[in-house]
Amino acid sequence: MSSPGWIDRAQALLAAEGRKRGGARAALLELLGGESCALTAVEIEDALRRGSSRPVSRASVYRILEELEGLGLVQRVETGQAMVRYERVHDHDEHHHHLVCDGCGLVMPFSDAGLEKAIRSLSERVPLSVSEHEIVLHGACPDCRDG
Amino acid sequence: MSSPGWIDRAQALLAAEGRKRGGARAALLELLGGESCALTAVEIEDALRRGSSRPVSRASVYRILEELEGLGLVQRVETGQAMVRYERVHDHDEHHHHLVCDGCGLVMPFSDAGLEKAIRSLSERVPLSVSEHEIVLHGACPDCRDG
DNA sequence: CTAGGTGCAAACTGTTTGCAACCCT
DNA sequence: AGGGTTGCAAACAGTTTGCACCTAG
Repeated sequence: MSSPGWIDRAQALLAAEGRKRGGARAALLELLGGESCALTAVEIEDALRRGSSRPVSRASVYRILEELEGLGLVQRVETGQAMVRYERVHDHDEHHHHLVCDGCGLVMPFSDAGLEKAIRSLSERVPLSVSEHEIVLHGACPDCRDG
Repeated sequence: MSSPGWIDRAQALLAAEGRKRGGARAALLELLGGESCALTAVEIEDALRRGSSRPVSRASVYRILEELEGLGLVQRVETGQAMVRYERVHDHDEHHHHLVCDGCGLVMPFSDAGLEKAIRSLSERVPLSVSEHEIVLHGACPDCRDG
């Protein structure tokens, strides 16, 4: 589920904003573009340090994520695990939400048409101009339930 | 939307667990039982310090909330506002989710039968034994949209 | 009397910020 | 050359913990 389109769009948006290119940000874009689910800042830092990309300091990871969030390229995901997770904003056809195993901390994506429909419908009846929604289901994954 | 029933149930559960009574916990139970929506630890501490109840130290607020969460009497609510919020676990008929205004931070409850139905349905088709779900809709409240 | 409950202050942890060096443009 | 970009280390804020004292049973 890699998304070169997202990387291109991100770079175009950044250029349009008059931002210069930087190695740290490029590395982050490459990582997030190739990752379909949510990562924490530490996971991102580790992945860059160990992977083929260049290392990026933690401060830059946070700064860049904040910047990308402001541009609507990245969104936060609150999984109730003490640290915030981040993932790229997906195209409509791969929009998803998250399942969190409270036992082992595993996070996995899911999507459901009925759920989206219900949300779209209720968004119009609520005293808030809804811009985003985030659904997190908590429970136990097969491993944690049995073991 | 006060809930003396919840307070009674909480005290019964605590007694069954062999816990002694304590002034700090009693004050927290009274506050949470009379509050229908989610508060932060600081808001709880302030409310107790200013209100008619006795003051409770922040450490105790956190300890007691953690204890009540473990007993299924209180649940965390992640609103993406940097601090966790807590509220009592509601009876089925007042089960609700949250709307968060990203402009002013206002948090308000809502409930929707269609949404609950969609969640119940998808919970059975997902690789996770779902125990809880939490929905947070982000957007702009009337004041922040106009002003 | 004994074990759980509470307050205080110090410790922790994830995140943010100040500042000097760096590198696109 | 000039201003955005980055790394380092220090600063922060919310939360947790160690420990001594207090209190219910």
